[in-house]
Amino acid sequence: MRATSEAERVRAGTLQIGEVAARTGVNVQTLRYYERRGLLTKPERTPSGYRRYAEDAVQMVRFIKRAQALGFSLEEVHRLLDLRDDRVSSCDDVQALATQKIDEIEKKVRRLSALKDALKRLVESC
Amino acid sequence: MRATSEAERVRAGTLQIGEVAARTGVNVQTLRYYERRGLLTKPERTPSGYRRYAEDAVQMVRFIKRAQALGFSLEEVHRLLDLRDDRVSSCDDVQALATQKIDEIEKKVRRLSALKDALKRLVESC
DNA sequence: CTTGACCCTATACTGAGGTATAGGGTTATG
DNA sequence: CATAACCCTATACCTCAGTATAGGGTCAAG
Repeated sequence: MRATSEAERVRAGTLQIGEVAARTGVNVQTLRYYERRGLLTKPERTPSGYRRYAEDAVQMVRFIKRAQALGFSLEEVHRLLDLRDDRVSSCDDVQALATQKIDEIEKKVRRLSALKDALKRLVESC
Repeated sequence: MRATSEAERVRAGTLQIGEVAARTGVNVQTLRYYERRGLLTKPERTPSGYRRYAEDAVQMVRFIKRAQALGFSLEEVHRLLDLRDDRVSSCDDVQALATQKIDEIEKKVRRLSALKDALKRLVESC
């Protein structure tokens, strides 16, 4: 029995792991690692066991990388994702966590601004 | 021959490694590690080999920790420190590196602000 | 002059976040 | 139907930024 052909994948708008990797610039091992960590929901599989990603997996990975670049650990990214599409936890939990994150972000922004100003003065005085 | 007594240290305004550790909240191994990495300049030593830190070592360590909290790697912190008290590299080098850092910081701030807004909308919609 | 709290170096280990490798199956193309 | 370029799992390894441990010296107080 043949597994899904490329034509069929394209028609269905699905991507192989290598295609997701290419579009996001992370490597395939990392995608599998994120799946193990629970950051990426387990994708469908072809009959032969190949992962078949929906297009939004690419957005997902980009979100993870952006959050990470902003200083969030994968654990925190996990919680951010839970926040985003949580149907389980109460609204209060979501608010509490989000508000705390907002505070952290504001602090970070203020400190970065201070550092930026310091660097600017440095450049000027040079 | 006696090594420096506490009274003498206090008079000289110098600190033992444990005192620097206590004031900054990092542990002594970490301070020695920073020294090995070249982030902290090698302090004077007592005749018996104890490190004798000047008061400004505390500021140094705090700077490192702050920069790190903002997402700079120790390698980058190293370059930031070089920037700050560089008498070696040309003014152009300093400007180039500082300007690049400023760009990075601005990008980071923008992204954090975007994330913050997203979280705020989340809180409101909840 | 001993004891406890320090300090020293050297070296090993940890945890986070990947990355690589071994060993094997699948699929499009000539 | 062979071959290259994919894919799979499992497991080992790597870098960064520490942290711990072994084995030993130093110093203030009792």
